[in-house]
Amino acid sequence: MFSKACEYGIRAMIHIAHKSQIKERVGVKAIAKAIDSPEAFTGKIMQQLSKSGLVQSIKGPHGGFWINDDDRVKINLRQIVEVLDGDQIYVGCGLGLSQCNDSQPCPMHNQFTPVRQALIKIHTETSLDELATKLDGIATLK
Amino acid sequence: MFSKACEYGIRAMIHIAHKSQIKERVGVKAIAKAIDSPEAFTGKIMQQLSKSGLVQSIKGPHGGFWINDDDRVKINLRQIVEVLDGDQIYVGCGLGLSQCNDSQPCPMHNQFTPVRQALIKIHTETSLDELATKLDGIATLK
DNA sequence: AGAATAAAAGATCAGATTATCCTTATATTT
DNA sequence: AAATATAAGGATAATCTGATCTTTTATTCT
Repeated sequence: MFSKACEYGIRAMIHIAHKSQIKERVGVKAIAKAIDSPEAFTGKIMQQLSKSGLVQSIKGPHGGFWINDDDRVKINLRQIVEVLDGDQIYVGCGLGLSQCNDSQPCPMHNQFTPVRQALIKIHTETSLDELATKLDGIATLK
Repeated sequence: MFSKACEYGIRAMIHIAHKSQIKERVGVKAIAKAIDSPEAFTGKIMQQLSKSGLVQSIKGPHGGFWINDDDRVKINLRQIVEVLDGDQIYVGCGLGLSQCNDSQPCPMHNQFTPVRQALIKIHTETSLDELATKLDGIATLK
């Protein structure tokens, strides 16, 4: 479904959002520990997410990452996925055919389209804030 | 969604099934041409599919690949995917969490599960023969 | 100002995936 | 039997992904 980088990225963003809800910043080391990911690799992923503007960062002592209150409710899963994995899973033919579309459908098109639409709907309608809130008492991110 | 090998594999199987419906065998070269895939790589993929028993093969002049009549209606998409990509996309947590399950759900679990179930359903219920039949006049596999 | 901290950026490495090429085994045709 | 066609198998190359290490830059604290 997602690349490793994307999995770590989503988990990192949920963790940061959760901490941001209680006005805390988190560093790469703490993130990696919380989501059980390789630290240096997580740093690289955070770099991408930071450059995309989905997360804020500041260097130096007591620096780290955070997500603004209004961003948290606006950011959805799809935005995170697109930064790290591109829009590949949201567009194009399920069989990788170049000419496939609604008027020239591949043999899987009509079965595949509604499933993809459901995926897009969920990814678009699920906000980061929602995911972070669910974290309270339900599960860890490991 | 799928690896390149799996995409080529699915397309190859649909093409072979289509030819088998009219009692023809197809060679690697013809398959690669029909589905627009690299020939040698396609040969490797056919090797795996052949070893799995989903497709029959014979060497020598007028050799090639084919799928038995009864196999064609029994084989579903999921079987092909599992041979080439494993069952990864059908099992496990959408965020790659080890402890995630119905009683300890991750924050995405309840959104993700129905989409996965829908995917499993269509992959299991779509037979190769069905896909091959749809190919008549509708689309190419390129 | 200097030391300490932490993210950003760049270089590098390992493994998996994608892809090609060459040889071998097997079947058919002449 | 020899030539030919074709899949199977092995070796290798190229590219992508996952991951680490080192250096640089920005910030804070003393």
